[in-house]
Amino acid sequence: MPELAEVAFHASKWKAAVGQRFRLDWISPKARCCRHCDADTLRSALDDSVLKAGYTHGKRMLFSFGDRSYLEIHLGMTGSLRRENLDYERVKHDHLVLRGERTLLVFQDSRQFGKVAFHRTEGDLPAWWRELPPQPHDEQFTPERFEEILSRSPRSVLKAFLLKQEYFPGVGNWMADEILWQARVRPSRKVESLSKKESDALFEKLRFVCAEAIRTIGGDYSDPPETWLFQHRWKDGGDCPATGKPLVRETIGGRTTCWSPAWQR
DNA sequence: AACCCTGTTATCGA
DNA sequence: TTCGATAACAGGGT
Repeated sequence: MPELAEVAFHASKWKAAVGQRFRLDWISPKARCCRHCDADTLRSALDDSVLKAGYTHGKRMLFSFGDRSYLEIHLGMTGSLRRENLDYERVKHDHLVLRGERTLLVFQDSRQFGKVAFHRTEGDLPAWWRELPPQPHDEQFTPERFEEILSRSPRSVLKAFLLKQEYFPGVGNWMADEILWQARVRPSRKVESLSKKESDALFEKLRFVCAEAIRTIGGDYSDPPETWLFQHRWKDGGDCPATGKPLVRETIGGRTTCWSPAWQR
C-alpha cells in the first residue's frame, strides 16, 4: 500500500535497526523485483557492515551500509518492509532478508512490481539521489515551483498530472484523489483550466495532505481523519464525507478514481 | 471465473 | 511535442 506516507512507515521499520551489522541472508534469484541486484555483489559488499541510515524520497527508499554501499528499495504495489526475530523462517514472497546482530530485515512483495538495487558510491549519497526533485512537503517545494510545474503541463488532466513522480514524488492514487477532493476540483479537469483561486487551493491541499498523511500513516500507521475521502473511497456505495451524497468511481488518467460530483467543480 | 488492484514503463497514435 | 490509452509485469482478493 505504498505511497509517500506508507513508504515512510515501512522505512522506519528498517531504520530502527540502524547501528547493527548486517550480512545478506537471502535474495530471491528469480524474482523480478530483484533483477537489478546481483546476489554476489550484494553479499560481498555488505559483509557485516553497519546499517548507517535510512532515507526516503517519494516512493523510494535508500539504506546506507558501511562506507559507500547503498541499497535502494521501491515497494511497487504490494511491497513491505519488516523486522523479524533471528529465528524467523522465510515465507512465500520474502525476496530479501538481511541478517543483523539482533534482528532480520525482510523485504516482501507478492506482485514483484517493487525493486531492489545495490549502489556503490563515492561521497555521502549517490548523485542521482541528491538530485531528485523536491517533495511536496519539502521547504523547497515553493508556490513558485508549483506554478512552474503547472505551466509545463497545461493540457494534462489533473488526476494524471498529480501522479507524475518527477513533479510530485510520492503522490499515488489515493493521495491524488484526496488532494483533488479536498481542493474541490474535479479530477478530469485540465491543468490550464484552473483559476488562480483553484490552483492556490490545490497547492495548499497538496502540502496539507502530504504532511498529515506522513504524521498519521507515516508515524504509526494510524488512519487519517474520518473527514477525509480516504476512509470512504473503497467502500461500495460510499458517500462523500462532505455532502453525504454518493461517491463516483471511474477511470481517469488510466487509474481508478474516486470523486464527489456534488462537491468538486 | 471474471474482474479488481495505493506502481512503473514501453509503445502506439491522436 | 505532449498526452492519453493500452498492455505488460505477477499474484492475491472478491
